[in-house]
Amino acid sequence: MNPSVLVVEDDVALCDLLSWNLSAEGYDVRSTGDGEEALVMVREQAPDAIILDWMIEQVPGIEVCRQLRKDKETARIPIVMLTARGEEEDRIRGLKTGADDYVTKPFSPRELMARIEALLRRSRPVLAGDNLLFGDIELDPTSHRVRRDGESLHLGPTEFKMLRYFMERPNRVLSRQQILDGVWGMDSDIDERTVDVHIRRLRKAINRAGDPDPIRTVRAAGYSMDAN
Amino acid sequence: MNPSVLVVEDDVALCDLLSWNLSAEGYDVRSTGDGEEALVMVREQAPDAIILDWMIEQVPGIEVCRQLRKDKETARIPIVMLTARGEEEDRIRGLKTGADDYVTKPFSPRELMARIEALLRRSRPVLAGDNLLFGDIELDPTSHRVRRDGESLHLGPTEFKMLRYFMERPNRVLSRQQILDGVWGMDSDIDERTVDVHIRRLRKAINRAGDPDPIRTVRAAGYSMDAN
DNA sequence: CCTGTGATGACAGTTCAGTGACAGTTTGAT
DNA sequence: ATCAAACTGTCACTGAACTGTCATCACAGG
Repeated sequence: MNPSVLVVEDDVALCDLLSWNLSAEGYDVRSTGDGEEALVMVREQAPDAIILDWMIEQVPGIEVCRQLRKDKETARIPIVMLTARGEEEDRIRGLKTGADDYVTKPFSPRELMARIEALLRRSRPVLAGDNLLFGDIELDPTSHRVRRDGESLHLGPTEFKMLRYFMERPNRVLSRQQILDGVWGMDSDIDERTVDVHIRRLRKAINRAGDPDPIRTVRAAGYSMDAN
Repeated sequence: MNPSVLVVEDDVALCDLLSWNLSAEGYDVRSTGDGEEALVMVREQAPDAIILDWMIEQVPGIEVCRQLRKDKETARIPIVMLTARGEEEDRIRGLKTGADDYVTKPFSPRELMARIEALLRRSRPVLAGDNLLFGDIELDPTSHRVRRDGESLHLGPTEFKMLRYFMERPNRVLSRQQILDGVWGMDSDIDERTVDVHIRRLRKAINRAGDPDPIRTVRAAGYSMDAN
């Protein structure tokens, strides 16, 4: 699930350039040159970020921005304003209206990409690698939450730490001793077999009927989290 | 309780200019010209945003940025990089390192103010006017008033501060120590379990029969305010 | 068919958060 | 100044969740 960006720009050449660059970076891109249509498109399917030209048809960019900010559903979508108007006044007005960034033409596409990325990093931690992802399993260390396929799961403290330990080291076989050291701490004198038990508890917690088991048992070696 | 900004800038004149401007806008400002000291100051008391010069003594700005991003406690503080280096490469590097914005000298103080404001607006939780919003709970810091689903609730002083602390940091697990530091102040020698009691009082105050409890207990970690 | 290793269910002990009570303190009204 | 109501921090207790271990079962590999 790639982050999606809506490009609102009526200069067709520039619009294509941006779309192409964004696609190359792995974003899902939609675009329009019309302010009115932009609002409809956002309402239809909210993008993760918007690049918005100041001077567009129908509705001026700054008005689009205002509209988006007014509606609770769309108020938090990051917006980069794009414009030829380099005057300080305009920039400040854009930012005060709710734009998150303001880039003046001519601009470097790569810098714009970096700015979009920075914005997404902030507004969608899930996409920015703040969260650990493994297949359909998602672990958010900040909120101490684990989801599979979007559904929230309940894990005890030890299972949580264990899952995190695995997800930070995917596709590697981890010995019971390594797991003990990593999860319980170097100086624990816990029986190695105890790891087995917690593996079972972890499996029970994350596997719903039908789901493949992401934890592979490696006989005489340990366990590994991998795509089977 | 004004938002606080840390200015890291070794050009004293510029540093003063920024500090003055920020103070005039109502920010609490601290400043230093030294990268090493900046890190200490942040750890001591985390500011709401940081203005960071690229070229400073001891530790280069970009390194300070990296350090801050590495530590979970400080990873989410908005950073504006400030620099004389206008090259595209530098800008991109700054943004990729974790800076949220990148402003090139010479710059307009007012624009910088607007950018800071935009960043804070984003890093803050949902606002409705000046009120904090979380689901159907609404907290007005100025009038010290809390509503749920429109209905006014009564909270004691401590519960109010606690709720605010949570609503300013939604979707994060907060340890009892963090809560003590944030609500009671850094230098209180209050028993951690006291937090439990106030959590209970807060819950009792905000939850009417049928409402979902917005405060989630995270065993062995703390509490978190989030959906579900 | 053995053997060794992992899986499983049960269990007792431990930890941890929720709860009601309470005494001391603060606050605000009179 | 006085008093009642509201608020605060602590405690003891309880029940639920969690943990580590063990005995036993299942099974893959030789």
